[in-house]
Amino acid sequence: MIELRHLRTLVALRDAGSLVEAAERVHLTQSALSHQIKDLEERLGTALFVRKSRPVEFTRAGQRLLTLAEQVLPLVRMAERDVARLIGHEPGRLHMAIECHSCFQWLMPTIDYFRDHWPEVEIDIPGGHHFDPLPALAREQLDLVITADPQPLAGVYYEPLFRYEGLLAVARQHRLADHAFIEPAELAEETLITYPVERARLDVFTQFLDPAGVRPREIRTAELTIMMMQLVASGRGVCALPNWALTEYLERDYVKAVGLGETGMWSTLYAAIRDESREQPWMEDFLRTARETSFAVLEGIKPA
Amino acid sequence: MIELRHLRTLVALRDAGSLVEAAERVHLTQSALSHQIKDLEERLGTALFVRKSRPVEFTRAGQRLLTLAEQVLPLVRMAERDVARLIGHEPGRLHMAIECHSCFQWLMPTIDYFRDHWPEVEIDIPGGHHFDPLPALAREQLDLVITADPQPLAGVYYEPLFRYEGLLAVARQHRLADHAFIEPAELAEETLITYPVERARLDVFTQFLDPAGVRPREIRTAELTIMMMQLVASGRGVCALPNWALTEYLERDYVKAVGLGETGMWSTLYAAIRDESREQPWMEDFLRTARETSFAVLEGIKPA
DNA sequence: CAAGCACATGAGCTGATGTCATGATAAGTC
DNA sequence: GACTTATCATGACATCAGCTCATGTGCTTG
Repeated sequence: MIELRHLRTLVALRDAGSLVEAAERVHLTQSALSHQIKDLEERLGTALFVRKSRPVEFTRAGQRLLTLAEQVLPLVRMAERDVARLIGHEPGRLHMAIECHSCFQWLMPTIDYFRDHWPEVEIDIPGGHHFDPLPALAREQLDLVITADPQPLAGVYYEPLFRYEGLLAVARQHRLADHAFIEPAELAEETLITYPVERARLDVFTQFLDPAGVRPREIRTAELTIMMMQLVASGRGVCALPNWALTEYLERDYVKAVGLGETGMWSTLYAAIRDESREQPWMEDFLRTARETSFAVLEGIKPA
Repeated sequence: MIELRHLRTLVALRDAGSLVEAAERVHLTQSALSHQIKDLEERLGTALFVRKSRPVEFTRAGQRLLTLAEQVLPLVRMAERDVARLIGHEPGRLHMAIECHSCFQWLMPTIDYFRDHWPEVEIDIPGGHHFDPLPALAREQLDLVITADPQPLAGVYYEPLFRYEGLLAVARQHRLADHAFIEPAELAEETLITYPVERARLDVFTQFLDPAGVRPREIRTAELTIMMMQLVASGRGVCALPNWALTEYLERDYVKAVGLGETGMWSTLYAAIRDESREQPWMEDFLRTARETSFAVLEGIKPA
């Protein structure tokens, strides 16, 4: 018997383009998917996709099942949502703060989707708050905080969203521009541009420079990514940003990017929420949507 | 995660009206269903149906999931059928013979449905054959035979369709009419009306009379059920027929029916097919449809 | 109030469905 | 064209969901 599990796998496979990556997305091993699909294929009596091609190519039978998945999975989602709504009738609140300045790119589509499906939940990003977001979350002034550095706090749970690589943006003609990656020492003579937050919250320091005992020659700050890019492009410094925050500038060939260290500098982005809200159905839905939107909108990120 | 299995269970539960019977239909134990649904309910955080009522009553959440099932399951079926069709392009043939004279009642709707969904399969009930159907099946003159007494035959497989109870139809004013059931000896003074086939193929004899060494006073035959009913109603004999073949006459209070023996005389109806055709997708579909149609159309039958 | 019936529940088992380790195969790379 | 690096397949083993079995509980009925 065909099950929803199979349909979910096939969709992941199409989105990912390879078994290995699809496996990451559904949080199983590549082997598991291989077995699972093989099994299904045997029962159906036909192959579902051609493995020796990148991205994988679906057979007609595979395409038919994908179509089915496209029809069915949204229906299932809607039903689950309806059931969830039947349970708790208290209207929800979702006030959030974003520590990661470049997150709006995927957050906005997420919020749009969410507003459509949970009209009764009050969603907002209150501006002009000068308090520290995570404590504010704990004392219920906020309900969700997007952050890349979780700190243990009573009653606060960190739901991993995805992993991303921090890259160093440099001017096109910069001496480091054609390196595949750089070592910490190579930043000793550079001006590093950062967001205006404590150093302890910046991965370039905590993960890359501090362990090697290196300090950049100078540090200057900028509020917005676009401002950073201008400074970088004009050769007045370099800056470390998530890969996906850079893609649009890279595509326009505005700046160049190089890896930080041989293995790259990877961080995980978390949604911080209070323990209680973990099981609110709309919160589950928001997190799921956030993840899906991210994978659809951003490039080069990995499941947590 | 909700799975198709759950939806199938819910549909069975609604159709059956009780866990016990639903369990029979999906070929699991009552316990399994109880666990399965409890599990689902826990994950959803709400009850799906009220157990203390017959037939069971669904909560709003349960109804919502039933709606989902109604939307989704047919889609899944269609997809499976399409996939099946993609595999084998040889047009199929489905010529059948019906040993059980009263089967047209559920067979006709089944054939109608089937013709719609598998137009490329040539379906027919060839008339005027004077050969024995089961050997004809083995030598590929037929592809399916509906029969109640399977006989071991090389290459022939008997797929059980459902179980039914054989009842004795008697005139309304007959001396046995108000018995709940009768013993074999009570037939010794009766005229028994049967279809014109060998005695060895009639359950009244093989299952009821022969073991007790009883013979009815007289045996006469009739070709059609309606003729038998006329004879019975006018007090010229009694006859044993499947419960569902009698319901329409019982509802019109044309005759009365009594059980055969204390536990009733139960038989299983089989679809005889050749081994090879077991895995033809359209054959699988035909059998499934036949079963479903039977349960929808007939009353008082049980899963095999 | 005993008997019958339907559902719940806990224990225990089993097969389906995963992981791990490894091998085969194809696609770059020098 | 060997070497490297990727993906997918495969077999053996592990685990856990989901089943059965045995039994308990509560409702209905005569």
